[in-house]
Amino acid sequence: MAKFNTSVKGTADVLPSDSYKWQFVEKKMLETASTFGFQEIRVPVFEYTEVFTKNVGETTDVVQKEMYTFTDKGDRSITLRPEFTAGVVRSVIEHGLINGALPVKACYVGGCYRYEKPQAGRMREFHQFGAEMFGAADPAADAEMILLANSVLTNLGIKNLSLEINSIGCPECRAKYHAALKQYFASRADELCDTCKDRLDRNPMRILDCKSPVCKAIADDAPVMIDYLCDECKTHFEGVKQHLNAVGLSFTVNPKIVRGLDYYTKTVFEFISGEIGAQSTVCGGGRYDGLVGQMGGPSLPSLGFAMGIERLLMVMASQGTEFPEPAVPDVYIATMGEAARLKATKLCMDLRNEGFTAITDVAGRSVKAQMKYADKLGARFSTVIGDDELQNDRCVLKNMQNGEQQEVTLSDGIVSAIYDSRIDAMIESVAGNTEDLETVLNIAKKQ
RNA sequence: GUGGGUAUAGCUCAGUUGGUUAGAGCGCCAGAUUGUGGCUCUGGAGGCCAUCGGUUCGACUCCGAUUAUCCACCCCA
Repeated sequence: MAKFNTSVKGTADVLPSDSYKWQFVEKKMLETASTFGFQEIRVPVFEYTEVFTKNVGETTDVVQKEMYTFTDKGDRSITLRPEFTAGVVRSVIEHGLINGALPVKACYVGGCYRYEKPQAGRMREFHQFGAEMFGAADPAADAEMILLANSVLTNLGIKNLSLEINSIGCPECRAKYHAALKQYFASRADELCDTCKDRLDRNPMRILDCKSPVCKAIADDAPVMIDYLCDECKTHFEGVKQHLNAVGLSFTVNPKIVRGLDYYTKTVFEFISGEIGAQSTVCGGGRYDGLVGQMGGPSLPSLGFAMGIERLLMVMASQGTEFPEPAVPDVYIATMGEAARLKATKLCMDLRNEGFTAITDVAGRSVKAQMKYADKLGARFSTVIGDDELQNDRCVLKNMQNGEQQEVTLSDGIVSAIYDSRIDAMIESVAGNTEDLETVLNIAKKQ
Protein backbone atom coordinates (compact mmCIF):
# COMPACT_ATOMS: atom_id res chain seq x y z
CA MET A 1 0.00 0.00 0.00
CA ALA A 2 2.74 2.38 0.88
CA LYS A 3 4.14 3.48 -2.42
CA PHE A 4 6.51 6.18 -1.36
CA ASN A 5 9.00 5.37 -4.08
CA THR A 6 6.91 5.10 -7.21
CA SER A 7 5.12 7.78 -9.14
CA VAL A 8 1.33 7.63 -9.16
CA LYS A 9 -0.29 5.55 -11.88
CA GLY A 10 -0.65 7.50 -15.08
CA THR A 11 2.00 10.06 -14.19
CA ALA A 12 5.50 10.33 -15.54
CA ASP A 13 8.71 12.08 -14.62
CA VAL A 14 10.54 14.18 -17.14
CA LEU A 15 14.14 13.42 -16.29
CA PRO A 16 17.01 15.91 -16.53
CA SER A 17 18.23 14.10 -19.63
CA ASP A 18 14.95 14.82 -21.41
CA SER A 19 13.77 18.14 -20.07
CA TYR A 20 15.47 20.12 -22.82
CA LYS A 21 12.95 18.68 -25.25
CA TRP A 22 10.06 19.94 -23.20
CA GLN A 23 11.71 23.32 -22.80
CA PHE A 24 12.22 23.58 -26.53
CA VAL A 25 8.65 22.59 -27.33
CA GLU A 26 7.08 24.91 -24.79
CA LYS A 27 9.26 27.82 -25.81
CA LYS A 28 8.45 27.31 -29.49
CA MET A 29 4.75 27.19 -28.70
CA LEU A 30 4.72 30.43 -26.74
CA GLU A 31 6.93 32.18 -29.28
CA THR A 32 4.71 31.15 -32.15
CA ALA A 33 1.59 32.20 -30.30
CA SER A 34 3.21 35.53 -29.61
CA THR A 35 3.61 36.16 -33.34
CA PHE A 36 -0.17 35.84 -33.60
CA GLY A 37 -0.64 38.28 -30.72
CA PHE A 38 -1.39 35.70 -28.04
CA GLN A 39 -0.04 36.28 -24.53
CA GLU A 40 0.33 33.58 -21.94
CA ILE A 41 -2.29 33.30 -19.23
CA ARG A 42 -1.62 31.24 -16.11
CA VAL A 43 -4.60 29.87 -14.29
CA PRO A 44 -4.75 27.64 -11.20
CA VAL A 45 -4.37 23.91 -11.46
CA PHE A 46 -7.61 23.55 -9.49
CA GLU A 47 -10.93 25.34 -9.59
CA TYR A 48 -14.26 25.06 -7.90
CA THR A 49 -15.80 21.88 -9.26
CA GLU A 50 -18.72 23.78 -10.74
CA VAL A 51 -16.41 25.60 -13.13
CA PHE A 52 -15.98 22.30 -14.97
CA THR A 53 -19.29 20.54 -14.37
CA LYS A 54 -21.32 23.48 -15.60
CA ASN A 55 -19.20 24.23 -18.61
CA VAL A 56 -17.47 21.18 -19.92
CA GLY A 57 -20.89 19.53 -19.85
CA GLU A 58 -22.67 17.45 -17.22
CA THR A 59 -23.12 14.53 -19.57
CA THR A 60 -19.56 14.29 -20.85
CA ASP A 61 -17.31 11.43 -19.80
CA VAL A 62 -14.74 13.93 -18.66
CA VAL A 63 -17.09 15.35 -16.05
CA GLN A 64 -18.99 12.20 -15.24
CA LYS A 65 -16.15 9.84 -14.53
CA GLU A 66 -12.74 11.34 -15.12
CA MET A 67 -12.35 14.28 -12.76
CA TYR A 68 -10.05 14.41 -9.76
CA THR A 69 -12.49 15.97 -7.32
CA PHE A 70 -11.98 16.37 -3.58
CA THR A 71 -13.23 18.40 -0.66
CA ASP A 72 -10.66 20.74 0.85
CA LYS A 73 -10.33 21.58 4.53
CA GLY A 74 -12.67 24.51 4.09
CA ASP A 75 -15.35 22.15 2.81
CA ARG A 76 -15.08 23.39 -0.77
CA SER A 77 -15.50 21.00 -3.64
CA ILE A 78 -12.34 21.35 -5.68
CA THR A 79 -11.37 19.75 -8.98
CA LEU A 80 -8.01 19.42 -10.68
CA ARG A 81 -8.46 20.90 -14.14
CA PRO A 82 -9.28 18.24 -16.72
CA GLU A 83 -8.82 20.89 -19.41
CA PHE A 84 -8.01 24.59 -19.61
CA THR A 85 -10.84 26.30 -21.41
CA ALA A 86 -13.31 26.49 -18.54
CA GLY A 87 -10.73 27.94 -16.17
CA VAL A 88 -9.46 30.43 -18.72
CA VAL A 89 -13.01 31.58 -19.45
CA ARG A 90 -13.62 31.95 -15.72
CA SER A 91 -10.47 34.01 -15.33
CA VAL A 92 -11.16 36.21 -18.30
CA ILE A 93 -14.65 37.01 -17.01
CA GLU A 94 -13.54 37.43 -13.39
CA HIS A 95 -10.91 39.99 -14.29
CA GLY A 96 -12.98 41.81 -16.82
CA LEU A 97 -10.55 41.24 -19.67
CA ILE A 98 -13.50 41.06 -21.98
CA ASN A 99 -14.29 44.67 -21.09
CA GLY A 100 -10.96 45.67 -22.57
CA ALA A 101 -9.67 45.50 -26.09
CA LEU A 102 -11.37 42.76 -28.09
CA PRO A 103 -10.62 40.20 -29.19
CA VAL A 104 -8.77 38.93 -26.16
CA LYS A 105 -6.07 36.45 -27.16
CA ALA A 106 -4.60 34.17 -24.52
CA CYS A 107 -2.55 31.00 -24.58
CA TYR A 108 -1.39 28.55 -21.94
CA VAL A 109 0.84 25.59 -21.16
CA GLY A 110 0.38 23.22 -18.27
CA GLY A 111 -0.78 19.97 -16.76
CA CYS A 112 -4.28 18.55 -16.91
CA TYR A 113 -5.70 15.70 -14.87
CA ARG A 114 -8.16 13.01 -15.83
CA TYR A 115 -8.80 9.74 -14.08
CA GLU A 116 -8.56 7.47 -17.11
CA LYS A 117 -6.97 4.15 -17.78
CA PRO A 118 -3.51 4.94 -19.12
CA GLN A 119 -2.40 3.74 -22.53
CA ALA A 120 -0.21 5.02 -25.34
CA GLY A 121 -0.75 8.77 -25.58
CA ARG A 122 -3.07 8.88 -22.61
CA MET A 123 -1.90 9.78 -19.13
CA ARG A 124 -3.68 10.79 -15.95
CA GLU A 125 -1.46 13.81 -15.76
CA PHE A 126 -0.85 15.16 -19.22
CA HIS A 127 0.20 18.50 -20.60
CA GLN A 128 -1.44 20.81 -23.03
CA PHE A 129 -0.60 23.90 -24.94
CA GLY A 130 -3.63 25.80 -26.09
CA ALA A 131 -4.99 29.16 -27.10
CA GLU A 132 -8.30 30.93 -26.69
CA MET A 133 -9.78 33.95 -28.42
CA PHE A 134 -12.72 35.92 -27.04
CA GLY A 135 -14.88 38.40 -28.90
CA ALA A 136 -14.46 37.41 -32.52
CA ALA A 137 -17.39 36.06 -34.50
CA ASP A 138 -15.84 36.33 -37.94
CA PRO A 139 -14.73 33.20 -39.79
CA ALA A 140 -11.31 34.84 -40.04
CA ALA A 141 -10.96 34.14 -36.31
CA ASP A 142 -11.63 30.43 -36.82
CA ALA A 143 -9.05 30.38 -39.57
CA GLU A 144 -6.55 32.25 -37.44
CA MET A 145 -6.83 29.69 -34.66
CA ILE A 146 -6.33 26.84 -37.09
CA LEU A 147 -3.39 28.64 -38.63
CA LEU A 148 -1.86 29.24 -35.22
CA ALA A 149 -2.16 25.56 -34.37
CA ASN A 150 -0.68 24.68 -37.72
CA SER A 151 2.22 27.10 -37.31
CA VAL A 152 3.04 25.71 -33.89
CA LEU A 153 3.12 22.19 -35.27
CA THR A 154 5.16 23.23 -38.29
CA ASN A 155 7.62 25.24 -36.23
CA LEU A 156 8.20 22.18 -34.09
CA GLY A 157 9.22 20.35 -37.24
CA ILE A 158 6.27 17.98 -37.16
CA LYS A 159 5.19 16.57 -40.51
CA ASN A 160 2.47 14.41 -41.97
CA LEU A 161 -0.43 15.54 -39.85
CA SER A 162 -3.84 15.74 -41.39
CA LEU A 163 -6.17 18.61 -40.64
CA GLU A 164 -9.83 17.76 -40.51
CA ILE A 165 -12.55 20.33 -40.03
CA ASN A 166 -16.27 20.27 -39.62
CA SER A 167 -19.12 22.45 -38.50
CA ILE A 168 -21.45 21.19 -35.84
CA GLY A 169 -23.71 24.21 -36.18
CA CYS A 170 -25.31 26.51 -33.66
CA PRO A 171 -27.74 25.28 -30.98
CA GLU A 172 -30.69 25.84 -33.32
CA CYS A 173 -29.56 23.92 -36.37
CA ARG A 174 -27.80 21.30 -34.27
CA ALA A 175 -31.05 20.55 -32.45
CA LYS A 176 -32.71 19.85 -35.78
CA TYR A 177 -29.84 17.68 -36.83
CA HIS A 178 -29.82 15.79 -33.53
CA ALA A 179 -33.48 15.03 -33.99
CA ALA A 180 -32.95 13.78 -37.51
CA LEU A 181 -29.95 11.73 -36.49
CA LYS A 182 -31.73 10.19 -33.54
CA GLN A 183 -34.65 9.28 -35.70
CA TYR A 184 -32.39 7.66 -38.26
CA PHE A 185 -30.39 5.62 -35.73
CA ALA A 186 -33.48 4.75 -33.70
CA SER A 187 -34.93 3.14 -36.78
CA ARG A 188 -31.97 0.77 -36.83
CA ALA A 189 -31.25 0.70 -33.11
CA ASP A 190 -31.29 -3.08 -32.81
CA GLU A 191 -28.37 -3.33 -35.22
CA LEU A 192 -26.13 -0.94 -33.30
CA CYS A 193 -23.41 -2.08 -30.91
CA ASP A 194 -24.10 -1.85 -27.20
CA THR A 195 -22.15 1.32 -26.58
CA CYS A 196 -23.87 3.00 -29.47
CA LYS A 197 -27.27 2.07 -28.07
CA ASP A 198 -26.23 4.06 -25.01
CA ARG A 199 -25.03 6.92 -27.14
CA LEU A 200 -28.34 7.12 -28.92
CA ASP A 201 -29.82 9.09 -26.04
CA ARG A 202 -26.71 10.66 -24.64
CA ASN A 203 -24.92 11.91 -27.71
CA PRO A 204 -26.10 10.47 -31.04
CA MET A 205 -23.35 12.31 -32.92
CA ARG A 206 -20.83 10.03 -31.25
CA ILE A 207 -22.22 7.07 -33.14
CA LEU A 208 -20.81 8.59 -36.30
CA ASP A 209 -17.39 8.01 -34.81
CA CYS A 210 -17.88 4.37 -33.79
CA LYS A 211 -15.22 1.92 -34.93
CA SER A 212 -17.50 -1.10 -35.07
CA PRO A 213 -17.91 -2.09 -38.74
CA VAL A 214 -21.65 -2.51 -38.36
CA CYS A 215 -22.15 0.93 -36.84
CA LYS A 216 -19.80 2.36 -39.41
CA ALA A 217 -21.90 0.98 -42.22
CA ILE A 218 -25.05 2.32 -40.67
CA ALA A 219 -23.41 5.68 -40.06
CA ASP A 220 -22.42 5.94 -43.70
CA ASP A 221 -26.01 6.52 -44.67
CA ALA A 222 -26.82 8.77 -41.74
CA PRO A 223 -27.84 12.38 -42.26
CA VAL A 224 -24.90 14.77 -42.41
CA MET A 225 -24.67 17.87 -40.23
CA ILE A 226 -23.59 20.05 -43.08
CA ASP A 227 -26.94 19.49 -44.77
CA TYR A 228 -28.71 20.80 -41.70
CA LEU A 229 -26.67 23.93 -41.12
CA CYS A 230 -28.70 27.11 -41.00
CA ASP A 231 -27.78 29.87 -43.44
CA GLU A 232 -25.62 31.71 -40.94
CA CYS A 233 -23.68 28.61 -39.93
CA LYS A 234 -23.30 27.59 -43.53
CA THR A 235 -21.85 30.90 -44.69
CA HIS A 236 -19.64 30.96 -41.63
CA PHE A 237 -18.23 27.55 -42.48
CA GLU A 238 -17.71 28.61 -46.09
CA GLY A 239 -15.85 31.65 -44.83
CA VAL A 240 -13.53 29.52 -42.72
CA LYS A 241 -12.71 27.33 -45.69
CA GLN A 242 -12.08 30.37 -47.89
CA HIS A 243 -9.60 31.76 -45.38
CA LEU A 244 -7.77 28.46 -45.16
CA ASN A 245 -7.65 28.21 -48.93
CA ALA A 246 -6.37 31.76 -49.14
CA VAL A 247 -3.18 30.75 -47.32
CA GLY A 248 -3.01 27.38 -49.04
CA LEU A 249 -3.47 25.30 -45.94
CA SER A 250 -4.90 21.99 -47.03
CA PHE A 251 -7.61 20.30 -45.01
CA THR A 252 -10.37 17.80 -45.42
CA VAL A 253 -13.94 18.30 -44.35
CA ASN A 254 -14.84 15.37 -42.17
CA PRO A 255 -18.53 15.45 -41.30
CA LYS A 256 -17.93 12.83 -38.66
CA ILE A 257 -15.68 14.92 -36.47
CA VAL A 258 -17.45 15.42 -33.20
CA ARG A 259 -15.85 16.98 -30.20
CA GLY A 260 -16.56 15.41 -26.85
CA LEU A 261 -17.01 18.59 -24.88
CA ASP A 262 -20.47 20.10 -24.86
CA TYR A 263 -19.55 23.72 -25.34
CA TYR A 264 -18.48 23.57 -28.98
CA THR A 265 -20.48 25.30 -31.72
CA LYS A 266 -19.96 25.81 -35.43
CA THR A 267 -16.35 25.12 -36.40
CA VAL A 268 -14.53 22.14 -34.93
CA PHE A 269 -11.18 20.81 -36.06
CA GLU A 270 -8.53 18.23 -35.31
CA PHE A 271 -4.95 17.60 -36.31
CA ILE A 272 -4.42 13.86 -36.55
CA SER A 273 -1.27 11.75 -36.66
CA GLY A 274 -1.09 8.27 -38.09
CA GLU A 275 1.99 7.20 -36.20
CA ILE A 276 1.36 7.25 -32.46
CA GLY A 277 -1.25 4.55 -31.93
CA ALA A 278 -4.91 4.76 -31.14
CA GLN A 279 -4.84 8.16 -29.45
CA SER A 280 -4.13 9.92 -32.70
CA THR A 281 -5.61 13.35 -32.17
CA VAL A 282 -2.73 15.63 -31.48
CA CYS A 283 -4.66 18.87 -31.44
CA GLY A 284 -8.36 19.57 -31.17
CA GLY A 285 -10.45 22.65 -30.90
CA GLY A 286 -13.28 24.74 -32.14
CA ARG A 287 -15.68 27.57 -31.53
CA TYR A 288 -17.72 27.90 -28.35
CA ASP A 289 -19.95 30.91 -28.85
CA GLY A 290 -22.24 30.13 -25.95
CA LEU A 291 -19.71 29.41 -23.22
CA VAL A 292 -18.84 32.89 -21.97
CA GLY A 293 -22.51 33.81 -21.63
CA GLN A 294 -23.22 30.52 -19.96
CA MET A 295 -20.52 31.21 -17.38
CA GLY A 296 -22.05 34.52 -16.42
CA GLY A 297 -20.24 36.80 -18.82
CA PRO A 298 -21.70 38.70 -21.72
CA SER A 299 -22.60 36.83 -24.86
CA LEU A 300 -19.24 36.74 -26.52
CA PRO A 301 -18.35 34.61 -29.52
CA SER A 302 -15.16 32.73 -28.71
CA LEU A 303 -13.01 29.82 -29.74
CA GLY A 304 -9.89 27.88 -28.93
CA PHE A 305 -7.87 24.72 -29.24
CA ALA A 306 -5.56 22.53 -27.21
CA MET A 307 -2.74 20.21 -28.15
CA GLY A 308 -1.32 17.34 -26.14
CA ILE A 309 2.37 17.83 -25.52
CA GLU A 310 3.10 14.17 -24.74
CA ARG A 311 1.46 13.16 -28.00
CA LEU A 312 3.43 15.75 -29.92
CA LEU A 313 6.63 14.46 -28.38
CA MET A 314 5.62 10.95 -29.45
CA VAL A 315 5.14 12.12 -33.01
CA MET A 316 8.45 13.93 -32.91
CA ALA A 317 10.20 10.84 -31.57
CA SER A 318 8.62 8.72 -34.26
CA GLN A 319 9.70 11.18 -36.96
CA GLY A 320 13.19 11.60 -35.55
CA THR A 321 12.66 15.33 -35.21
CA GLU A 322 15.82 17.16 -34.24
CA PHE A 323 15.98 19.16 -31.06
CA PRO A 324 18.54 21.87 -30.43
CA GLU A 325 21.49 20.44 -28.53
CA PRO A 326 21.06 20.75 -24.80
CA ALA A 327 23.44 23.20 -23.15
CA VAL A 328 26.78 21.84 -21.98
CA PRO A 329 29.16 23.39 -19.45
CA ASP A 330 31.57 25.93 -20.90
CA VAL A 331 34.34 24.92 -18.58
CA TYR A 332 35.18 22.34 -15.95
CA ILE A 333 37.81 23.28 -13.39
CA ALA A 334 39.54 20.26 -11.92
CA THR A 335 41.36 20.82 -8.68
CA MET A 336 44.17 19.37 -6.61
CA GLY A 337 44.36 20.31 -3.00
CA GLU A 338 42.34 22.48 -0.70
CA ALA A 339 43.81 25.81 -1.78
CA ALA A 340 42.98 25.05 -5.40
CA ARG A 341 39.43 24.11 -4.53
CA LEU A 342 38.92 27.43 -2.80
CA LYS A 343 40.32 29.21 -5.83
CA ALA A 344 38.13 27.14 -8.17
CA THR A 345 35.02 28.13 -6.28
CA LYS A 346 35.91 31.76 -6.82
CA LEU A 347 36.83 31.23 -10.49
CA CYS A 348 33.55 29.45 -11.16
CA MET A 349 31.59 32.28 -9.63
CA ASP A 350 33.44 34.81 -11.77
CA LEU A 351 32.66 32.76 -14.87
CA ARG A 352 29.03 32.29 -13.93
CA ASN A 353 28.65 35.99 -13.34
CA GLU A 354 29.87 36.47 -16.89
CA GLY A 355 27.10 34.17 -18.05
CA PHE A 356 29.15 31.01 -18.56
CA THR A 357 28.37 27.60 -17.20
CA ALA A 358 31.26 26.63 -14.96
CA ILE A 359 31.59 23.42 -12.97
CA THR A 360 34.14 22.31 -10.43
CA ASP A 361 34.61 19.29 -8.21
CA VAL A 362 32.37 19.04 -5.19
CA ALA A 363 32.99 15.37 -4.49
CA GLY A 364 36.69 15.47 -3.60
CA ARG A 365 37.77 13.01 -6.27
CA SER A 366 40.99 12.40 -8.13
CA VAL A 367 41.96 14.57 -11.08
CA LYS A 368 41.41 11.61 -13.38
CA ALA A 369 37.90 11.07 -12.05
CA GLN A 370 37.22 14.77 -12.40
CA MET A 371 38.35 14.72 -16.02
CA LYS A 372 36.13 11.75 -16.76
CA TYR A 373 33.23 13.59 -15.23
CA ALA A 374 34.01 16.70 -17.29
CA ASP A 375 34.01 14.51 -20.39
CA LYS A 376 30.66 12.95 -19.52
CA LEU A 377 29.14 16.37 -18.98
CA GLY A 378 30.39 17.35 -22.43
CA ALA A 379 32.29 20.34 -21.07
CA ARG A 380 33.82 22.44 -23.85
CA PHE A 381 36.93 23.34 -21.88
CA SER A 382 38.70 21.99 -18.86
CA THR A 383 41.62 23.04 -16.76
CA VAL A 384 43.47 21.59 -13.81
CA ILE A 385 44.67 23.81 -11.02
CA GLY A 386 46.92 22.93 -8.14
CA ASP A 387 49.62 24.55 -6.12
CA ASP A 388 51.81 25.31 -9.17
CA GLU A 389 49.02 27.14 -10.93
CA LEU A 390 48.18 29.13 -7.86
CA GLN A 391 51.80 30.14 -7.47
CA ASN A 392 52.35 31.12 -11.10
CA ASP A 393 48.86 32.51 -11.67
CA ARG A 394 48.74 30.54 -14.89
CA CYS A 395 46.92 27.41 -15.97
CA VAL A 396 46.49 25.24 -19.05
CA LEU A 397 43.07 25.47 -20.66
CA LYS A 398 42.16 22.39 -22.66
CA ASN A 399 39.70 22.29 -25.51
CA MET A 400 37.88 19.03 -24.86
CA GLN A 401 36.74 18.58 -28.44
CA ASN A 402 40.10 18.69 -30.18
CA GLY A 403 42.49 18.36 -27.24
CA GLU A 404 44.26 21.61 -28.00
CA GLN A 405 45.79 23.31 -25.00
CA GLN A 406 46.69 26.91 -24.31
CA GLU A 407 48.28 28.54 -21.33
CA VAL A 408 46.30 31.40 -19.87
CA THR A 409 46.37 33.66 -16.86
CA LEU A 410 44.54 32.14 -13.95
CA SER A 411 42.83 35.28 -12.75
CA ASP A 412 41.15 36.46 -15.93
CA GLY A 413 42.61 34.30 -18.69
CA ILE A 414 39.93 31.61 -18.54
CA VAL A 415 37.14 34.09 -19.01
CA SER A 416 38.71 35.83 -21.97
CA ALA A 417 39.85 32.58 -23.61
CA ILE A 418 36.33 31.22 -23.50
CA TYR A 419 34.96 34.49 -24.76
CA ASP A 420 37.33 34.26 -27.70
CA SER A 421 36.39 30.68 -28.49
CA ARG A 422 32.74 31.52 -28.40
CA ILE A 423 33.26 34.43 -30.74
CA ASP A 424 35.29 32.18 -33.06
CA ALA A 425 32.45 29.68 -33.13
CA MET A 426 29.99 32.39 -33.95
CA ILE A 427 32.13 33.81 -36.69
CA GLU A 428 32.33 30.34 -38.16
CA SER A 429 28.58 29.89 -37.92
CA VAL A 430 27.96 32.97 -40.07
CA ALA A 431 30.81 31.97 -42.39
CA GLY A 432 31.45 34.67 -44.93
CA ASN A 433 28.56 36.78 -43.82
CA THR A 434 30.93 39.48 -42.65
CA GLU A 435 28.34 42.22 -42.51
CA ASP A 436 26.89 40.39 -39.53
CA LEU A 437 30.19 40.24 -37.73
CA GLU A 438 29.55 43.19 -35.51
CA THR A 439 26.18 41.83 -34.47
CA VAL A 440 27.77 38.49 -33.77
CA LEU A 441 30.42 40.04 -31.59
CA ASN A 442 27.84 41.97 -29.65
CA ILE A 443 25.76 38.88 -29.11
CA ALA A 444 28.83 36.99 -27.98
CA LYS A 445 29.76 39.71 -25.54
CA LYS A 446 26.29 39.81 -24.08
CA GLN A 447 26.05 36.11 -23.69
C1' G B 1 -14.97 0.55 -16.19
C1' U B 2 -13.93 -4.03 -20.00
C1' G B 3 -10.28 -7.03 -22.62
C1' G B 4 -5.19 -8.99 -23.95
C1' G B 5 0.39 -8.99 -23.31
C1' U B 6 4.42 -8.33 -19.81
C1' A B 7 7.02 -8.28 -14.81
C1' U B 8 14.94 -11.04 -13.35
C1' A B 9 20.72 -5.33 -11.61
C1' G B 10 20.10 1.89 -12.88
C1' C B 11 19.08 0.39 -18.57
C1' U B 12 18.46 -3.70 -22.51
C1' C B 13 17.93 -8.70 -21.77
C1' A B 14 19.74 -14.26 -20.92
C1' G B 15 18.43 -18.09 -17.30
C1' U B 16 18.41 -25.20 -20.04
C1' U B 17 12.56 -30.74 -18.93
C1' G B 18 11.55 -27.11 -11.59
C1' G B 19 17.90 -28.76 -8.58
C1' U B 20 22.19 -25.89 -4.40
C1' U B 21 26.39 -19.47 -3.96
C1' A B 22 21.27 -15.78 -10.28
C1' G B 23 24.27 -14.20 -15.41
C1' A B 24 25.84 -10.92 -19.80
C1' G B 25 26.29 -6.23 -22.29
C1' C B 26 25.81 -1.12 -21.28
C1' G B 27 26.00 2.31 -17.24
C1' C B 28 28.17 3.46 -12.29
C1' C B 29 32.67 3.38 -8.81
C1' A B 30 37.96 2.32 -8.38
C1' G B 31 42.79 0.95 -10.24
C1' A B 32 46.61 0.15 -14.66
C1' U B 33 54.66 4.70 -12.30
C1' U B 34 53.24 9.64 -8.38
C1' G B 35 48.65 15.97 -11.49
C1' U B 36 44.58 15.21 -17.12
C1' G B 37 38.77 12.83 -20.48
C1' G B 38 37.46 9.68 -24.96
C1' C B 39 40.24 3.70 -26.63
C1' U B 40 41.93 -0.75 -24.01
C1' C B 41 42.71 -3.97 -19.66
C1' U B 42 41.68 -5.36 -14.42
C1' G B 43 38.75 -5.23 -10.14
C1' G B 44 34.29 -3.65 -7.36
C1' A B 45 29.41 -2.18 -5.88
C1' G B 46 24.46 -3.25 -7.20
C1' G B 47 18.89 -8.27 -7.47
C1' C B 48 14.06 -11.02 -1.12
C1' C B 49 14.03 -12.86 -9.53
C1' A B 50 7.01 -7.24 -8.55
C1' U B 51 4.07 -8.89 -4.07
C1' C B 52 1.24 -12.61 -1.46
C1' G B 53 -0.37 -17.50 -1.41
C1' G B 54 -0.46 -22.63 -3.53
C1' U B 55 1.75 -27.34 -5.77
C1' U B 56 6.62 -29.82 -4.70
C1' C B 57 11.78 -32.94 -1.00
C1' G B 58 13.06 -28.44 -3.67
C1' A B 59 10.19 -22.68 -7.41
C1' C B 60 13.24 -17.20 -11.00
C1' U B 61 10.99 -21.51 -13.55
C1' C B 62 4.40 -24.56 -12.65
C1' C B 63 -0.71 -22.64 -10.70
C1' G B 64 -3.82 -18.63 -8.44
C1' A B 65 -4.62 -13.78 -6.63
C1' U B 66 -2.93 -8.80 -6.09
C1' U B 67 -0.19 -4.68 -7.84
C1' A B 68 2.39 -2.22 -11.57
C1' U B 69 3.34 -1.52 -16.63
C1' C B 70 2.31 -1.86 -22.00
C1' C B 71 -1.46 -2.17 -25.83
C1' A B 72 -6.62 -1.95 -27.36
C1' C B 73 -11.98 -0.71 -26.24
C1' C B 74 -14.36 3.55 -24.15
C1' C B 75 -13.17 8.70 -24.09
C1' C B 76 -10.06 12.61 -25.44
C1' A B 77 -5.21 16.17 -26.12
